Amino acid sequence: MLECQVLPNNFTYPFVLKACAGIGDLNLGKSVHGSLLKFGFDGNNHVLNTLVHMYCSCKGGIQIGRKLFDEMTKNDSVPWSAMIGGYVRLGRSNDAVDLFRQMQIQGVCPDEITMVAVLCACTDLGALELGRWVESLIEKRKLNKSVELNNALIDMFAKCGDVDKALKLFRTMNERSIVSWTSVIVGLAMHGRGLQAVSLFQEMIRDGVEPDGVVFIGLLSACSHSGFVEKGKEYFDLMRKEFAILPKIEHYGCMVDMLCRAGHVREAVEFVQKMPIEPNSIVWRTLVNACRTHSELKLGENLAKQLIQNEPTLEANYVLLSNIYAKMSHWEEKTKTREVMDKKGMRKIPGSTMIELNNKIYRFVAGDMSHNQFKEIFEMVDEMGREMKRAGYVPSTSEVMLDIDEEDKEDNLNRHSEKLAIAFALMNTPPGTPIRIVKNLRVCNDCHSATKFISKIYNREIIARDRSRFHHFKDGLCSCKDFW
DNA sequence: TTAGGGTTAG
Repeated sequence: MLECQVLPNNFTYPFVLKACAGIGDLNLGKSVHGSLLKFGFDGNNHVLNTLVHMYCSCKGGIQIGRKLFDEMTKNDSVPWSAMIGGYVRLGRSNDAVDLFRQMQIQGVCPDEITMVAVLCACTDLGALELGRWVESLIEKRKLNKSVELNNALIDMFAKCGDVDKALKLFRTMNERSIVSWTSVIVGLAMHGRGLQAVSLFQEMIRDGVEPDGVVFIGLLSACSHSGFVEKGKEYFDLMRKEFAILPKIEHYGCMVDMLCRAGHVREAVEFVQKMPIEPNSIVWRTLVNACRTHSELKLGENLAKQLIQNEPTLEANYVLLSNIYAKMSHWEEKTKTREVMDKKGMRKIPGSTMIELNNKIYRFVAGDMSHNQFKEIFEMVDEMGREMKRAGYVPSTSEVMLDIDEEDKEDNLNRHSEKLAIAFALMNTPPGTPIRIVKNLRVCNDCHSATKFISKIYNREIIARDRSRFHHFKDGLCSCKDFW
């Protein structure tokens, strides 16, 4: 277009900019922006909106997008939706929510598209209170409940811990797309409700909905999280034979995960060796992690070394190897691995736990002393430790990946971010109310066992979302039945 | 007659 003789006009630009956004090409987008200025631009808001969207959809462009956004007049929801959606895509969900609050303050009415973006931010943060507030706004404003908006609500409720509400919503929808089915199946999978996920999939087929590759990922992950190894294998075959969907690396990855979780590590290795497509590093990491949890340590060490050779710049690989050495009590080699990481300037992502209280989100890291109440929190954690021990809890000090004595290891465990967050919640919420926490990593063995005790001692339901699934703790038991 | 949106293993 830039080289043609016909002058582009304000009707042409949105199409072209949208295309740039679609392929995420910042340079191309910038050159279109340049031509727009060159040919004269009358400040048409449709074009400005698309410019904001384009910059917010391209890697490295969000700052320019924000600058344009700040400078333009914003009387309707469109630029706000574009900007909020941009933050969500970048994983800056807190910024997305802040901007939404700003929009409220400025009195601009959100529409259903804004709400979809805000709900995505809630989903990412695991912020159920906030999500419920957004739902109430949707009702209050009587916004059009499009399929997309309902899907975003289903996904939010499922991933923020209220999967029953997600199911209820799904049942009330008059019109459903494959995404609606997938959202609810994935949600059930995350909560370990594999039987329900499988039966919903069967219902979907009976209803004549054509499955796609994505819904099979949800289905296989449901089988994986519930330990349905044979069923998972059947569905994996069915994909190709019945529905002519060629399994992709993600599907193979689900199968490896499923075998690993069930403890069939050797079978998983054979499966990977026989795969018709090249396994990716995610598949290898799944295997190495399983070698650690199921004590196939020598095999895990070899695979992890191989991974480091293939991807020497990825810190996750070094963390895996280091954790395997810790479990082997090979402290010297563990230290060496850490030193290599230090030299390369790599740092492990710190584990953190988030909790929502009175419309505020609090984030804790291990040994966190940045909170106003940190002294009280530490005292509470110590008290919890004493109560738990009285009830029969034994700290699993083998979880502590440090070469220090047992007593220090216990202290270290007690300062884990989830214990701090739970202590904070016990102190600041009325007795008997459920506690919801969101972790950025997978919950460790010790915190898993401790949280079971806490749920019984303090008579609280504790709902924890970790990186891979939900754990509902109640009366000293967890919904995952220790299968995770 | 042009602008912003939903699902994906570890």
